[in-house]
Amino acid sequence: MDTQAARDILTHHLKSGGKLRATPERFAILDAVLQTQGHFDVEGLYYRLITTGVKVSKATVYNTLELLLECGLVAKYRFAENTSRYEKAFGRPQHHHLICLSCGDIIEFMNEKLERIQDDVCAEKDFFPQSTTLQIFGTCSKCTKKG
Amino acid sequence: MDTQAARDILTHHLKSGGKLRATPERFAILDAVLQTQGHFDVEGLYYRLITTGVKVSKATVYNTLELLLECGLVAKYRFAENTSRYEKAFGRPQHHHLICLSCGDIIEFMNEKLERIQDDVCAEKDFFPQSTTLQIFGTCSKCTKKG
DNA sequence: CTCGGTGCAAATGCTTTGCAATGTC
DNA sequence: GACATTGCAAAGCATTTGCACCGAG
Repeated sequence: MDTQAARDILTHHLKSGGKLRATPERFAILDAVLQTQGHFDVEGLYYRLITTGVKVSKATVYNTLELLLECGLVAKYRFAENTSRYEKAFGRPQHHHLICLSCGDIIEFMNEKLERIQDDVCAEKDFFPQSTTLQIFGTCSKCTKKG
Repeated sequence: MDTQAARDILTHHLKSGGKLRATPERFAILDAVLQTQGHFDVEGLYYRLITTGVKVSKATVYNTLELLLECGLVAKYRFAENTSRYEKAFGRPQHHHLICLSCGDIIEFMNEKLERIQDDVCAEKDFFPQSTTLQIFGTCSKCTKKG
C-alpha cells in the first residue's frame, strides 16, 4: 500500500477545497486507516489511535473520516447494525459483501458482470453512479453446518 | 394487496413461534404497513397510526416491525442516514435502489440478471442467501441538470 | 493575525429497556 | 391465573454540535 500516494490525494483535496487545512491529526488518522485490514468502525479506529500514542478526539475521527470519504480514500457502509463501518478504498478494487446473519461474518466477493448491470440500469434511469453496494444477507457455510 | 393473506402469515408465525400472542396492536400495525406505498420509517408509521385513532406506543411499533421482518412481511433497509427504513415485502417482487446523494430520492429498479449473479456467488462461497440489497449511490437526472 | 480545526462535554435522535399494568391463552 | 405484551419514560449508543483554545497559512 502506497502511503505517500494516499497522503498526496488528501493533500490535494485539502488544497483544492480552498479553506481546508493540513493538520497533523488528519494525516495521523489517514495513516491509521491505511494500516487497517478489512472493515473497521469509529470506535476501533479511535482505540487504535490513542493506544498508539496519537492524541485525537472522537469528533475529529468522525470529521476526518468524512473528509477521507469525500476524496475516495475510504468507503462507508451500513450493514444491519446501528454502527457505520468503513474500509480503506485506496488501492482496493470494488467488491461486495455476503453478510452472515448468524455469526456476523462478512465475506467479500467481486463480480465483473455486476458492473455491467450497474451501467445498464444507470443508463436506463439517467442516473450518475458514484458507488455501488451489493449486500447478500444469509447464512454462511460454518453456521449452516452448526445448525 | 391481499390483507387477509398477510394476516394469515402473521398468525401462522405467531402460532409456530410457540409463546407469541396475537394482540390487536400487532394486527393494527400490520394493516397500517400494508397501506403504505414505497418506503416508510418508524416515525412516519407511528404518526399514521395515532392519527388514524390506533393507540400504540412507539416501542410496540419497533417490536412488531421486528416480528414482521421475521416472517418476511416487511424488508428493512439502511441507506446513508441514521434512520432505518422499511417497506412491505408481501406481494412485492424483489427490487433494488438508486439513491440520489443530492436530493435523497430513491428510485427502484429490478433486474433478473442480478439473481443469477447472486446464485453464482452463493454457490461459490457455499452461502445460503436470504435477502439481497443492491444500492447504487449517485446523482439523479434532476440533480444533474440543476447543478 | 485570521479563521479553520481540535478537544471536550453536552446535546441530539433513533432505538432499546425496565417495570408495573394489561389482556391473551 | 400465568406470563407474554403493552405503554411510558428513562436509558443507551452512535454521531453531532457548541464553544473556548490552539495553530496552520
